[in-house]
Amino acid sequence: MTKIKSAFKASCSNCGLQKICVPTGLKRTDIDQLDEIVDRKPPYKKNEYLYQVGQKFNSIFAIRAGAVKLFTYSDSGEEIVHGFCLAGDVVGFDGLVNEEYTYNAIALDTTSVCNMPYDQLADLAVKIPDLNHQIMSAMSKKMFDDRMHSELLIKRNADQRVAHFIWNMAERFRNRGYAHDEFRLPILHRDFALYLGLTPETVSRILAKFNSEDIVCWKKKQVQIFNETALKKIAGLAEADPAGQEFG
Amino acid sequence: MTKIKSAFKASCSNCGLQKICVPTGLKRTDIDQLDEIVDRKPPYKKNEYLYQVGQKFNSIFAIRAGAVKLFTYSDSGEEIVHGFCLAGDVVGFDGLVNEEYTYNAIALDTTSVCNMPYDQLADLAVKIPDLNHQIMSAMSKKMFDDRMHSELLIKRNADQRVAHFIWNMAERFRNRGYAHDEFRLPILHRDFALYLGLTPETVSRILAKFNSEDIVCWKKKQVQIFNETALKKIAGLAEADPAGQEFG
DNA sequence: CGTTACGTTGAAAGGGTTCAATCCCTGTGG
DNA sequence: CCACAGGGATTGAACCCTTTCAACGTAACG
Repeated sequence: MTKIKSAFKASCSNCGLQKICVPTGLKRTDIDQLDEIVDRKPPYKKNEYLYQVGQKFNSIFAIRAGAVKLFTYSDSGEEIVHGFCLAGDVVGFDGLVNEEYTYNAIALDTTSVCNMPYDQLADLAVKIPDLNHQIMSAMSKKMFDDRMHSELLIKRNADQRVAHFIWNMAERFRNRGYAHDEFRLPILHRDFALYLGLTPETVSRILAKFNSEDIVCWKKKQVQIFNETALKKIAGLAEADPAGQEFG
Repeated sequence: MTKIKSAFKASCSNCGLQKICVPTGLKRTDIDQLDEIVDRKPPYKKNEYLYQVGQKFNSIFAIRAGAVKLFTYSDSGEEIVHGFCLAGDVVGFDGLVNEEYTYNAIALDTTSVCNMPYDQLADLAVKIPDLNHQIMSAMSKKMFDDRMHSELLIKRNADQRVAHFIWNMAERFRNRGYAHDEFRLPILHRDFALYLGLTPETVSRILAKFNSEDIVCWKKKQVQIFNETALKKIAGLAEADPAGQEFG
């Protein structure tokens, strides 16, 4: 286990994301086995594709650092943004069912990933039930995420959507052990607007309002939350939030 | 295979939905095995639940006749309609990952289903790879469906949403071998509106307009399509549609 | 045959989009 | 190091689509 590569790139067992990434809940020996199949390639540069629609499915990607945008194009050629993935998220399950990816996944930032070849992962999952469970759980997370997205689009107005999105991001950082009231979010307002089904202008106006009301400030890819209570209230979330569930 | 029950209730091998339901592509002997585990209970009455959020996952349901609505409630208690299932559709996969259902599934009409206990289905799937493939394929269909829904909510205006929905329903009937320009749709306009993220009033107005323009008529749960071309055009779908893909 | 829930229609209000102009940041090249 | 270009962000004003509220029709059910 003391490979040379470990000196340069974290192995699963000493990775800071162990608690939320695929290894969660696995035994040390199992993690080491998982570690063996992980292919740690050089980071993707900004605007590089992890995979594209129609490409043959071969790998699941665990994001170690950076951010990824998932998107497709509508019949009329407009971009549809389906979601964003941050460090600790696992992407690529959309390719599982039909052996080919159904989204485009692009790096929004310099993004390093742990590439897990699916045939090897599947073999391992047969031997390690906990791992199988982890894979199922990641898929479940994705489905829940999609549902929240629909709910946002169906029921919420622009203010609520923006507030909900920012709050959700904060929770994701919190669950990863990072500061939840101040973080880098390398997402263009344009992409953010597309995800919420709004125009960039509307998003800009709402962010300006939130800023003037000292609720949040999102400028130059840096987010600061000044008033959590107000943000949650606008987002339409229950006041008394015990832990804050994750859906990312 | 000549059981008494077959005299009353179709077996898989002589079911008219064989071409689109779970047995698709299976060998005759495999279908007979599948048939053995199918539990054909008396039909659900209107407004009866097939399952509810949080209920322990135990079965997949293939709809033989009738219609089912999938829905949840938002934090603020509003109903969110996630989709509708018609004869030939397979529901219940939402329960697969975490061993409990994540939607409410309610019969919109008298609905008869083929109940497939999942433990038995899973056992069988191990022995019949084609069956396993069918299960994956049904999940994939569901995910595609959800994506179309998001796309509809993000990009389309009310006219387009209504037209797209009706067109989609027509395609589903066409793929089942039924008339695609005239069919029964036991969906309340209210539920339809919720699904599209619109108000019942807006839907009513748009249907009235479509009716006055001799495009479609949807009254008393009966849909008639008079002008396919116009409908597709409004829905924002490409003019030259060869087969019409399914997403239900 | 009445009650209840769903559907329709109208008018008014509001929220988000659209379009256009301007600003600002980032990266590029001289 | 500075000037310039280009994409994204911001801001304003007008418009338009959808919602809202309210009243009325109508179908379904006991």
